[in-house]
Amino acid sequence: MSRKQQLHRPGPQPGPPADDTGCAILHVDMDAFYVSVELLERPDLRGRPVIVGGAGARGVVSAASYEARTFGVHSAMPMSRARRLCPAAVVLPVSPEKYARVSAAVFEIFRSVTPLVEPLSLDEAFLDVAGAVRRLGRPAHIARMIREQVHAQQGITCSVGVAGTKFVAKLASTRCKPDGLLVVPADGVEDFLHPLPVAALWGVGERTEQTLTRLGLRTVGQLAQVPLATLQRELGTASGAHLHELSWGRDPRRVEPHTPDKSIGAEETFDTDIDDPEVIRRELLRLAERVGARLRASGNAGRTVSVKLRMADFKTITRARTLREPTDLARVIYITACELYEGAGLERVRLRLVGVRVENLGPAGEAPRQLALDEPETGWREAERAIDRVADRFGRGAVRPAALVRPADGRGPRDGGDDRR
DNA sequence: TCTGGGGTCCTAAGCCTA
DNA sequence: TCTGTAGGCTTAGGACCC
Repeated sequence: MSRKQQLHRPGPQPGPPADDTGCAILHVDMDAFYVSVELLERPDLRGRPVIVGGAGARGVVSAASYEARTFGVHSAMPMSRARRLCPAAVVLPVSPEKYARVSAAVFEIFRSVTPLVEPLSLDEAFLDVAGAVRRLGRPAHIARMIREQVHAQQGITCSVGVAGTKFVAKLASTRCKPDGLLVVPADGVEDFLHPLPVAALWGVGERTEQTLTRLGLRTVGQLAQVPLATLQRELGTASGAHLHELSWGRDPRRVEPHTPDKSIGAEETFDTDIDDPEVIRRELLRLAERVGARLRASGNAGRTVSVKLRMADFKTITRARTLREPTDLARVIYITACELYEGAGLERVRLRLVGVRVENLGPAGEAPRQLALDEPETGWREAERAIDRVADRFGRGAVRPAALVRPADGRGPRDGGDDRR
């Protein structure tokens, strides 16, 4: 769910039906998705403030019920603060598998309407329904049908924005939450957009909002009147042009059902800051194993390995190296990550987070065979494939590197996921 | 107050090459 | 051969999204 939902104005669209001619883009967004799924199993919690999020010492809110939001709780807020704001809230742990199951069922409904479904996350998607109008009716009718089917089949509600562009459809769904439907007619885009705060625009976060405020720009309409060159000077060429186009409702992006992954990574925040290089290396191994397994499962290999190191004071650095050949082997990722960590000169610095990511992805089948790092690559490749097969059968964790068999000395990362090896 | 984890995109600097 | 330049690649960092 969106952090920008605090901008919304709840409730369904008032007045007579809006003209949806030329409005073939739907943005469907589940309402408080994680919480809604949890409430299916815990109906006794309906009407009460409920927070789903990390329970660890450094957890944050993943989702909050609308009752909890009235206390000021919102996603990405540190859990400690959320508990202070709303002591009566029921806090539930995140259960990704549960949400994935419901999400898959909801996306089945979307795909029964149109093959042009672009997922943005587990709980929202763009649909291009231009090709479904003859079969199913006008876009607003299709939107109503989707909302009814999601509720009838899954017991949760969603909000739908209907417009001629992705950007306006997304804003529309945000503005009609929860459990709403909003059509923005083609000739009503500027009337809809221009009163909104600049922070409503896609790409305007905290920093950019500050910059725009400094320029005296508080609404989209004010921003639209600023010369393109001025925006580009203040925000950069690409961002300036991007916001200028959006402020006039122009967004040429199509609904893309298949967007290939560009990177795959994993990261872990420690319960307490760590300055022991051995513990850090063990964590790099754990993360490399996770990333390698996900790369192989997705059929991808990548050329660039990067590590992310966040220090106790939250200062974050990244270090990357591009390999001669793409890899999907945890062994290669791990060795490269260790070299990057050692090269960063932080071996005696307290770290709160480490991350490993592989970028420059391409299909593994098309990648030349990795022969780097003086390793007998067929041995490692076969070993990791064998681990994948065991994991498929018995679950992740059935086989793991010896370094990860015994928990560290109690100073390792929070334990929790089932993918630790 | 004290900040997760998974990503994408943009910018800028340095380096290399044509 | 030397110099200037443009463009591509790599790297690092930051902003932003859900």
